[in-house]
Amino acid sequence: MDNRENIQKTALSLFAEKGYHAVGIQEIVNRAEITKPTLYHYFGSKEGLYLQCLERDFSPLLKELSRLASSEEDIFSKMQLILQYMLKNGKNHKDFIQTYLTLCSAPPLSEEIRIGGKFLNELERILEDMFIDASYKHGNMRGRHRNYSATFMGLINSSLSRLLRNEFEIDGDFVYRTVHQFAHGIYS
Amino acid sequence: MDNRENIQKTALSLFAEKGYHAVGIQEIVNRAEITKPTLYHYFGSKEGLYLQCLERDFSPLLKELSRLASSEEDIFSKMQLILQYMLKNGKNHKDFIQTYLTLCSAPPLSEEIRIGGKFLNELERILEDMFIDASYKHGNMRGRHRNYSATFMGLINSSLSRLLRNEFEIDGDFVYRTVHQFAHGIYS
Amino acid sequence: MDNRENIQKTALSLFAEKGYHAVGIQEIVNRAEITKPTLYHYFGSKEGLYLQCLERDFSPLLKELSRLASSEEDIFSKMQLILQYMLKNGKNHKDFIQTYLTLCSAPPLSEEIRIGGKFLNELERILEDMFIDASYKHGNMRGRHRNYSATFMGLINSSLSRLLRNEFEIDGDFVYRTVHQFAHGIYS
Amino acid sequence: MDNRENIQKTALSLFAEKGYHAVGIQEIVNRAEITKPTLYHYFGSKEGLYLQCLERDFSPLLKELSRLASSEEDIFSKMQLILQYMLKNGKNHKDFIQTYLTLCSAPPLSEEIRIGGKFLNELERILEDMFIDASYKHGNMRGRHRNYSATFMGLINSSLSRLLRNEFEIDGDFVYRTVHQFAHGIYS
DNA sequence: CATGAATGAGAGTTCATTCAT
DNA sequence: CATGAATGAACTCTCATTCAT
Repeated sequence: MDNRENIQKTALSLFAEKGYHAVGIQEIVNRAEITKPTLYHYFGSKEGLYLQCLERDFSPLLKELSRLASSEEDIFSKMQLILQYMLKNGKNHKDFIQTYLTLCSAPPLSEEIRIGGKFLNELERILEDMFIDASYKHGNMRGRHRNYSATFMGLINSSLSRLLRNEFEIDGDFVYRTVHQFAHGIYS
Repeated sequence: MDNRENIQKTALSLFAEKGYHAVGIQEIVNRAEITKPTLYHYFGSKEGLYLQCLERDFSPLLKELSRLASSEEDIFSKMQLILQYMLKNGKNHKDFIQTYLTLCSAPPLSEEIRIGGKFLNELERILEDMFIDASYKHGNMRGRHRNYSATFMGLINSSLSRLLRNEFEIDGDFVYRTVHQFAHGIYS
Repeated sequence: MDNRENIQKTALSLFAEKGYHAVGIQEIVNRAEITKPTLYHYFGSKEGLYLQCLERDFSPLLKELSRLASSEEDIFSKMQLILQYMLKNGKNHKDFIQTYLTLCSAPPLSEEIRIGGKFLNELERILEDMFIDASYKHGNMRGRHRNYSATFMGLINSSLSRLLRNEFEIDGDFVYRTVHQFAHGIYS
Repeated sequence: MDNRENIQKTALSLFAEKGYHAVGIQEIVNRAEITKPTLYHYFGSKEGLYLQCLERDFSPLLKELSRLASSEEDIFSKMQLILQYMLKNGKNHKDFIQTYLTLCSAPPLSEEIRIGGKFLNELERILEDMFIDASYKHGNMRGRHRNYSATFMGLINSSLSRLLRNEFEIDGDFVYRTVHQFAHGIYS
């Protein structure tokens, strides 16, 4: 395997297991079976490594979400597609999901947020824009896009969290029911 | 101020700000304006300090939740009472809420979980028991208590997370609407 | 039991078990079931405690040895009496013997030597004087008192060391044979 | 000079001067003119450093003693050879000798014994085996090998102790006379 | 004299990082 | 690009000792 790839996978796996601060450079290079200067050659610092680990998974994820969120579907279909995508994608990237969820609840002045906060901001922006767009068509949603996007994101994260614990089988039904329930909140 | 109290408050505030690992003992004692041996006199170790910080807030919280969850009200009233209590209580304990949320999403093998995981387990147990109890009365809830409790906990955490960002004013209406929405999911 | 006595016994027992530096004040007061200021009230410092522990046993020991060494017996009888006394006395003061032996081989600049070295010096002086005295009567011993006293002391310590390991039963025969052997070296 | 070697020499010298516990890592690295992580790079811990310091001198010593003790010479020649070797070797390794003697009289539950006790055990085994072997040829030695080896070891240590104080010149005569005296004890 | 609480100084150890080879 | 060795700074924690009560 390519060294760069190898290091990233190993590091992400360890970050997911123990968290950013609890993982030492030594531990990473041991498990990746490389040496420290090699790691520093590719990533410059621990911070750089963490950043690029996040980027590797966040980048395609945000791109796809952006695409889904700006498609021509109606808002409920979009939510279903997004939730479905997140869960399906998450199934194959559990290390990333764990790291992502930890990041979402990281303390505001933590290094994790300082390094990876921008990804969360972008994610929020995508969802907000989607709800802003939807509120043009659904009058009763007006002025509450922050509310909706935050709640929807909580719903996604909550589902991902349960995914990590293998608590349920994801199927179309789950996604449909969940979004339906959410939609009920909007119309009521 | 009492030293023990002083240390706990200072430490919790720092843990909330930066996270367990990123906070050093030195930083805590500096801000609390005491010395290291004093801290160790009371808490024995950083781990012990973290544990007792959690305990201080978790203990009454779990007790109250337990009381609410086992009261004679119907399940929807209980959910409203619990959510309301969590939000009201959380407003006055923001450092704890941040620490709690970070703990909820901490990596599975992290020290945070090793030390504070038991509190989360107890919280889960309380909610689960509540839904198990409710499923005796509501036939259509049968066999899904894990599902309900996990979702309800996600909803609580999502609300608390928004509370920390001062994103909304908590009022009876928010609580009612949120639980109502949740209930719709149950009956549908 | 008297507190002062209690502390000394406890401390000596711990010093014998682990050595001066490895024993903490905390450990002593725990085992003696008193508090730190009490210990400091009686002994002023850890150093003072160690000193007085040594003194308590060294004082009568040196007095008795001095008496035996300056008696009117011939040198061989004296050696037998001294060895016998050391062994008999040692049997009832094993904590002291262990501490004494450790002290004998302590590094030259160690605190142990700085505090307790004077007792060893006095012990050496007593033995040397004995052999100096003997050399007036035994011409062939002349000029070798340092040699004899050092060797005799090595013999005593070696016997005490074995006593601690319960390796032999002390009886008159052992003492007689040992000194006889030693005497052979003198005459040969 | 090689860093590893440098550290070991410096450390052994300090251990000999003040004892294991009284010497701090800081002191060692100061005198060796290196930094702490360098020391830990080579030895892992203070304990590891102490162990390897002992090993460096014990290893060849035990090998040579083993060779001498199992040679074809008679028991008296062997004792002379061993004593002679110990003294000659000791003259050039005074730091080790001091550390060795301190170790020999260290309290039973001390860290020194826990770390270095195995070397003393091996040394005892070598001497015991020698006397066991000798007792096949000398009937009157039978059943007393523990006795002989312990006494002989006491004699060696006593001689080494005097060597450290520069109390005598080692020559063939001293060794001959000492062993002769010891032998007299066996035959009498 | 007894106590719980407090302290300055320093213990051993590990961190992310860099350098010469 | 890979390596073993080296580093300054920071880490958690403990020491003997003292103070107000």
